[in-house]
Amino acid sequence: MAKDTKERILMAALEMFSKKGYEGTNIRELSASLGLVKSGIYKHYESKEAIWNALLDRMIAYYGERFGSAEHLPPVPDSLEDLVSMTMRMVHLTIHDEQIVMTRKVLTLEQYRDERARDLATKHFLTGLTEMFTHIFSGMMDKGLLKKDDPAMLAFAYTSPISALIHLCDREPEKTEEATAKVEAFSRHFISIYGEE
Amino acid sequence: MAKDTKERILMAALEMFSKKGYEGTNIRELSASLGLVKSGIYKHYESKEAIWNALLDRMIAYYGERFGSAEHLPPVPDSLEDLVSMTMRMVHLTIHDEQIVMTRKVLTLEQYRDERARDLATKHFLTGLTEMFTHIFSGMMDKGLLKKDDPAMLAFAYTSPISALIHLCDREPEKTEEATAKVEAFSRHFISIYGEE
DNA sequence: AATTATAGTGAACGGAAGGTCACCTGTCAA
DNA sequence: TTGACAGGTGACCTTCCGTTCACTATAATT
Repeated sequence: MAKDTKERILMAALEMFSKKGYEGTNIRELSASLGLVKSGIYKHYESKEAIWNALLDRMIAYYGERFGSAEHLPPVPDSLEDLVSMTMRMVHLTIHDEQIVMTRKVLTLEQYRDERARDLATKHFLTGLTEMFTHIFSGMMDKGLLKKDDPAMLAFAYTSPISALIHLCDREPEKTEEATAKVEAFSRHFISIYGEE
Repeated sequence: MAKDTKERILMAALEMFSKKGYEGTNIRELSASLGLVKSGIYKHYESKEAIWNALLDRMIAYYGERFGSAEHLPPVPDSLEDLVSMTMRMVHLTIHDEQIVMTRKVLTLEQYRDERARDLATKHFLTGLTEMFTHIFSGMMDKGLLKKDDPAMLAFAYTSPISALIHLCDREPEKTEEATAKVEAFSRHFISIYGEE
């Protein structure tokens, strides 16, 4: 059929791993979802574990270029209201982009089993966001938008509750609206406390 | 051997499920860890799924009596320093009590597969703590220890970052000390912002 | 003393899993 | 025209898994 089968396998694996976990996924079903018979997969990857590793490589690379480089840091907001709307845009993306959702779920499910998944999970769920907002809050303090404080502490205090709500949406998608509203309420509460003037 | 085999099976299952997940756990290994041969387990539970359900029943019941009833609400702290030390005691318990740690891991691993695990996960990771601290902060505001504010919002803002650090310890136990220190730093930062002095 | 319930054993079963292999087929380079 | 090769198929292998069952040893009940 196509040259991109290898790629499609990876995407189907992401979907299946995120729903059933690595152990719960079987090659027959995975192949079938691509219209292949199971042995066909072995023309592209030598084992189930090889698929897993390729997927992790992909996720690590993607994360690195997306969040690891300085160029991809979002601009420092120009107002407190800007911070709220930027936050809402980011949250909307991260909740509605299927690939990002699946990546989070996979990392959640495999974090205790695979060391690389574990490390990436910590970045995804904790340090990545915190570092990004440390930079943002630092910039906002320089601009006089936020009271002077420890930007890393503020970033941690800001991103953790939002992260908790994102995880809630992963677990209970029917609560997405409620959770989104709560993100905004929290963000506004935050600026009411830390905003300058 | 003993009458408590049924109980021991449940504890061994908790341990194994928390390490390898439900799918990753097999009955042979589970039995062997108890010094039984695999068929012995079926004298106590009729299937692997029955073990899982019994374990979940147990976790739900335990959670209900531990966090669900009004009697078990912790006392409202008498000072801001009290809040910090109470927080540290709670975090220490929740991080070092093996059974609690394993329960959290199991809920993390099975939240997308099992509806009851999903619901309990939300309570464990989000609403339970928030409700408890809503009560505490409400009491502290009445005592004039905290500035008047929305206690539920404050509880959410307080517990989520701590929750994130607890999850970090589950994932990377070698960071326990660092995380504990961060909990305290965060707690002190929190009272420096919201404390009435 | 006889009976019965309980807890545990070990062999076996059916099925599902991951993986291999010989074979087929269309594409494209020599 | 041929031949190499990439991509796909279906039969098959081995291993592992959950589960069953006939059987045994022991302790409690009658």
